[in-house]
Amino acid sequence: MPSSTVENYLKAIYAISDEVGSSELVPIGRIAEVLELTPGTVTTMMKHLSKEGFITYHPRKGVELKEKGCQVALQVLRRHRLIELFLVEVLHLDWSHVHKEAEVLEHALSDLLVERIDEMLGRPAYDPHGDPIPDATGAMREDRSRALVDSRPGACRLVRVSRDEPEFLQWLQKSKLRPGADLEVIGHDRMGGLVEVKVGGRTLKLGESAAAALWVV
Amino acid sequence: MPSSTVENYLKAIYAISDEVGSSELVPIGRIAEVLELTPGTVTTMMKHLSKEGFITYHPRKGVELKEKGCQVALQVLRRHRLIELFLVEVLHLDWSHVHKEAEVLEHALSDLLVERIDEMLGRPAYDPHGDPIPDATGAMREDRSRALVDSRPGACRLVRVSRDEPEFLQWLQKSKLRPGADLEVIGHDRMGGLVEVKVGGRTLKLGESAAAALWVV
DNA sequence: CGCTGGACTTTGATCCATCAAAACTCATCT
DNA sequence: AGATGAGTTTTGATGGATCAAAGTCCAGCG
Repeated sequence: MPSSTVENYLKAIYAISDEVGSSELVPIGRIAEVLELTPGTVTTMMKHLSKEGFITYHPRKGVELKEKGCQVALQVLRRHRLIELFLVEVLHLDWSHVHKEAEVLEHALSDLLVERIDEMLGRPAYDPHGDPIPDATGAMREDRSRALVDSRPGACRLVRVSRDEPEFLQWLQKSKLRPGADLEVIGHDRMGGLVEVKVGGRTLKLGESAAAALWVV
Repeated sequence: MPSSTVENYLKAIYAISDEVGSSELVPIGRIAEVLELTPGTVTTMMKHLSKEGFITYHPRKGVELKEKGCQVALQVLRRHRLIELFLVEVLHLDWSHVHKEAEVLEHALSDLLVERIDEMLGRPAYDPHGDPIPDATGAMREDRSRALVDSRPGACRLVRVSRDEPEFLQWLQKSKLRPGADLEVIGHDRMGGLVEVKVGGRTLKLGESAAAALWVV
């Protein structure tokens, strides 16, 4: 019943509230930025989402998801992540390209189809980027990982990549940095903004912006 | 680039022009009926499609597809039919249910994905209803079948079913009437509006409306 | 305390897709 | 020829999603 536009707003709000901390309100400007819309457009939609009971709208402060909106966001996330995994596992699309496809398909699959895919993939817990896949009720594994950029030296495993740009993902792939890869943090040169890691026997220097998108346990 | 609304109009025009004969113009009222819209809405859109070069619009007479519109329609048909087959073959959805799903997905799949699916299915020539699947250039097998309702007694093979309602398809399935089934036309009671056929050893009486949707060679 | 600037909201407009209902056209019947 | 009526077009309106630009609020500075 929610249009794909509404689904996208709720997904964005969910993502931002993850980012800023779940106790904070999500500012309107941030939503506008993420969705590449003008703030006025977002304000209008926030009133609408609020009237429909998806969010609580605190004028001039921000919004927060209500239970109903959260469920919608989680279902969209579930579809998105299952689709990404399906495209990689079944149709052998490249890891770096599936995000855009999934962005469209997440609004077009019926519940039946999602269930079929979930079953076919063996009810997976993680998508190709290492993001947890919510189950049909919206529950998902808690994320215990920490950003590589904040890690102390020592062995760890890459479990998640939190950026979507195909070019970045392709570069990671070439560097053997896929979720599941074992690696060792050698050191962190804070002045130079570099993190040094060893992966597959080779040593690699990463900029902090890249290291912030890699999550390890 | 054409919106999914435009794709649907072009698909409908293509289907109707198949129906009425390719030399005839497609009347506006027929399009409105098929798409369940008011005639005024269709007129408006026809002007738009005409301006965009998809069709030729003959006011008060009807429309016909131009090359550009025909290509779009064929690509949509291609996607629709490949998706139906994919859903049946790979995700094991029931034949009778795939139409609705495909109706949505046909507007959401990228060319890359369609190509992948086509390849995975071994470049199939027919979908689960026996409809021919256009290739990437829009070419497709010519249909040599005739309606069961117009067939003379004798052996034939069911190759195509031209109705989409799940209930009808489920009933066909129960009666062993799937594309590929061998059958024998026993006779045609024109007064009673019945066609009698033998399929899988059992004799079956079909109403003419049902027999008109079954196509044989 | 008043001013300022940045974030947010409001206003008025556009585009797309749609409808209902009134107006029109034209082939056919008388 | 005139009237008829079915099919088509026009008109005016609506709802959803969006923008640009003008207006408003308020935290924090001087």
